[in-house]
Amino acid sequence: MSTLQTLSRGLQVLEIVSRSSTGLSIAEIAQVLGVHRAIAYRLASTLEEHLLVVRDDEGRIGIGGGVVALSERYQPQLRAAAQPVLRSLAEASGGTAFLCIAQGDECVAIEVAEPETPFLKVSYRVGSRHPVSRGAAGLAIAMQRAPRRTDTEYLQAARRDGFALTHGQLQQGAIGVAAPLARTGRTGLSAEACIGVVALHALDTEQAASAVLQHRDRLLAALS
Amino acid sequence: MSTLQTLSRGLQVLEIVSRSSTGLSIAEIAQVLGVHRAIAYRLASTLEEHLLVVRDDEGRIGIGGGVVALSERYQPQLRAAAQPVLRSLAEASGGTAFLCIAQGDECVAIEVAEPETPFLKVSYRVGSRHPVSRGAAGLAIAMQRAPRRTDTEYLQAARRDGFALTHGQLQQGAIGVAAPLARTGRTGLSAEACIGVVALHALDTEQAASAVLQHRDRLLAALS
DNA sequence: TTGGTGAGTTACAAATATAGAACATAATGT
DNA sequence: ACATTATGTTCTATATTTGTAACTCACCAA
Repeated sequence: MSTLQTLSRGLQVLEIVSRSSTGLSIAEIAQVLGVHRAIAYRLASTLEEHLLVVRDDEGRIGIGGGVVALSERYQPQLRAAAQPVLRSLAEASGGTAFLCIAQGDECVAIEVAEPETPFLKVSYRVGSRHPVSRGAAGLAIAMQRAPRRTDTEYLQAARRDGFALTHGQLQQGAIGVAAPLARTGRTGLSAEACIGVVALHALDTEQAASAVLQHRDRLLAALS
Repeated sequence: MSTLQTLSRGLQVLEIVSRSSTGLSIAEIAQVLGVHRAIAYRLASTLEEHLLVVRDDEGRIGIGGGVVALSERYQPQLRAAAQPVLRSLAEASGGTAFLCIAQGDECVAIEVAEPETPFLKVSYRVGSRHPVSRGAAGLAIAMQRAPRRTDTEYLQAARRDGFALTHGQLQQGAIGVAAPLARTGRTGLSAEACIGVVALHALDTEQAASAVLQHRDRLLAALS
C-alpha cells in the first residue's frame, strides 16, 4: 500500500495549521515538517487554492472555511436528526450527550450536546477519537459486532444489558453510558453508530441508561 | 505561485468523494480525475491514512470522520457563541439565521439555524459560498471595507442603514437581511463576519432588521 | 549609509510520482 | 467450463517534485 509524499505532507500541513489558533508562518510550517521553505510555500499555495487554508495580511496561514463545507457533507441526515435528540438527552441526563460513529477500530464523536447547566465539563468534543475497545461509546459499537473470545467482561455485560456502562476508561472519574444505533432496516445508516452520555461522577446511571435507550429509539424513529 | 499536482489531485479526490453520498470506487475516482487507476489507489490510500476518507467492505471510498475534527477547529469560540444566538434569531424572525465569514472575495456560511416551524425552506446551508458582492451576507461584509467607486447603490444603502437588505440576489424570491460583526476591540474575531436571516417572501423586513441588529449586539456581547 | 534579517521567488541536479502496460486474482455471466 | 469484467499490484520510461543555493525586495537597527 504505497502512499504519496506530497499529498501526505499537504495533509500534515492542514492538520498542523488546524491545531494552531493564531496561524503559522511559512517558516514555522517548514520547520515543523522539516522541509525547505520553498516546499512549504508550494504546499500552502495548493491548500489555499482549495480554500482549506487562508493567509492573513501578515502572511500567517490559518485553517480555511473549506473544511466546514467538507464536514457538512459527512453524514448530514444522521447528524441533523441527532442534534435535537442529543440536546434533549443532555437535559434529561444532566451529562454531555454524544453521537459516535465507528471508523474501523476507532470511534469518532461527530455530534455533542452539553446540558444547559453544565456541572463539571467532561472533555468530550466533536472529533474526539478513541479505540472501540475503550469507553462506553466504543463498547456500544463493539457490542454490535460478532462476539470474540477476547471480549472483556464489560463488553459481555453490555451485550446482556443492551447498553454499555463504563467508569473512567477514557478520563479519570468519568462515567459513560451508551447504546448502539442498530443498522437494521432502512435507517440510512451506512456505518455503525451509537449515542450516549458522559459525566463526571454525578450521574444516576440507572436513570441515564433509561434516558439513553429512550433517546436512541427516538433517534431511530426520526431516521426511518 | 506554483502549486503541486499531487496535493491538488488528492484534495480534488476529497472534494469529489465528499459530494457523493454512496461513495466512489477507485475506478470511478480515476475516471473523474482522468488519471490511471494506480494513481487513484495511491491518492486514496494516502487520504485514508489521514482518516479523511474511509473504504467500506465493498471497497468504495467515502468521506471520513477526520473532516469533522478539522472543521471543529475552525473558529470554535465564535461558532459556539453564535449557535444559541442564531437559534433565537431564527425564532424571532421566522427565517433561516446564519453566521458568515469572509474569505477573500467570498463569503462562507459557517453556522445556520432554521426556525422550529419552517415555512418554505431556503437552501442556505453551512458551507454555502458566494461572492461578497452579492447577497445580504456579502453586502454586510463588503460594507465593512473601504468604500470604492464601483460600489453599488445597495452597498451604499447598507452603509447608511447599518445593515444590508437584498431581494433575490442569491435565490429567486429570497429576501435577506444581514449586519456586520465589527471587529473592534478584543472580540477575538480574526476575520470579517456577519450574521443575518434569509426567508422566502414572507419576511417583515423592518422587524427582521431590528431582530438582526439586536442579535448581532447580543453575539458581540457574548464574545467580549 | 551600511549591514542584517526575513519573506518571497527562481534555477537546477537529484529524488519522487506518473502514465501506461503487463500481470494475477476474484467475481460475474453464459 | 469459459469468456468477461473489475480489482489490486508490479514494472518501466517520462514528468513532477524536492532540496539546495542564489537572488530580489522590504524592513529595521546601528
